[in-house]
Amino acid sequence: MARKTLDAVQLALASIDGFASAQEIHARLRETGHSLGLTTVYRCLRSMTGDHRVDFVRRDDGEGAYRFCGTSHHHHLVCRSCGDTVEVQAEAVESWAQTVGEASNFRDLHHTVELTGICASCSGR
Amino acid sequence: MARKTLDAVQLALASIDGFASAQEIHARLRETGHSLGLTTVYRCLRSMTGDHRVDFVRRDDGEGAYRFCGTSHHHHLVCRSCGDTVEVQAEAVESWAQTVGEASNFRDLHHTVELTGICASCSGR
DNA sequence: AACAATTATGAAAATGGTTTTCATTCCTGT
DNA sequence: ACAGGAATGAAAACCATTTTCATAATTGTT
Repeated sequence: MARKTLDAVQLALASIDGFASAQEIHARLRETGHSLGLTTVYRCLRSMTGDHRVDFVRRDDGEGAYRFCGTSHHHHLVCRSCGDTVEVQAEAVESWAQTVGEASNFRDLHHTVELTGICASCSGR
Repeated sequence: MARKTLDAVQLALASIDGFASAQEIHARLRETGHSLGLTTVYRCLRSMTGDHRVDFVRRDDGEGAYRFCGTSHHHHLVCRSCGDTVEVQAEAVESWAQTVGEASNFRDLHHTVELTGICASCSGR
């Protein structure tokens, strides 16, 4: 794989907040002028996850999602009614997840936390 | 959906230790004399997960896996390699989720937490 | 019982993300 | 410049899952 290509993918990944699917990354690359094929994007991501340079998770719908390692991550509180989103601090969860995983002898821990609710402006008034 | 069918699927699920894919459940049903189509199995599982009567996770290869679940609210630590699962107590997360939601003026809070990692037996040694 | 209306079923086709194939293009070292 | 290997991407293959749609089973009504 060409370093130039790897760098482009990494940059695209870094420019996206949180996890992104291969196709989203591909779209981002197109937007920023790079013309990489989808195949190549998949190849890069695969190699990067193999090197632990990128985190990989599966979304519930089966689509894979990638995140540049080292990117600080946070969680979202999503309104089920209007879709509005709030970023939330999750220190407590980070350390909890780590502790629980280690206690079970699991390695390479990831976690996804999804908070939903009804926001103030949707909940009546 | 016919209750008879739902029962058959539930029974098959219960006869399997841990998580099973839709296709594994379908195979089990065939072995035990039931002749249900794969489509119907998928339909049942979908409805059961919608009711929170079965747990659903994604294996790393993208295949979905199902497990009959109890009524208590809990979280899972899932091995991304073999799909093995450990139930996790999450007192800390329950209260955290509640606190964060209230601080943002959201109501009717729900949360899902998914912990994944590589279990001891899959991570080499 | 007869019969219409509704629901359940499953084979085959469609979907959609991901991987393979393979012919072509791009590098790299000599 | 040139041979040999690596990188690329369009199209085809893959595979779990969903949809379609025609048929079968069930239910309700007279």
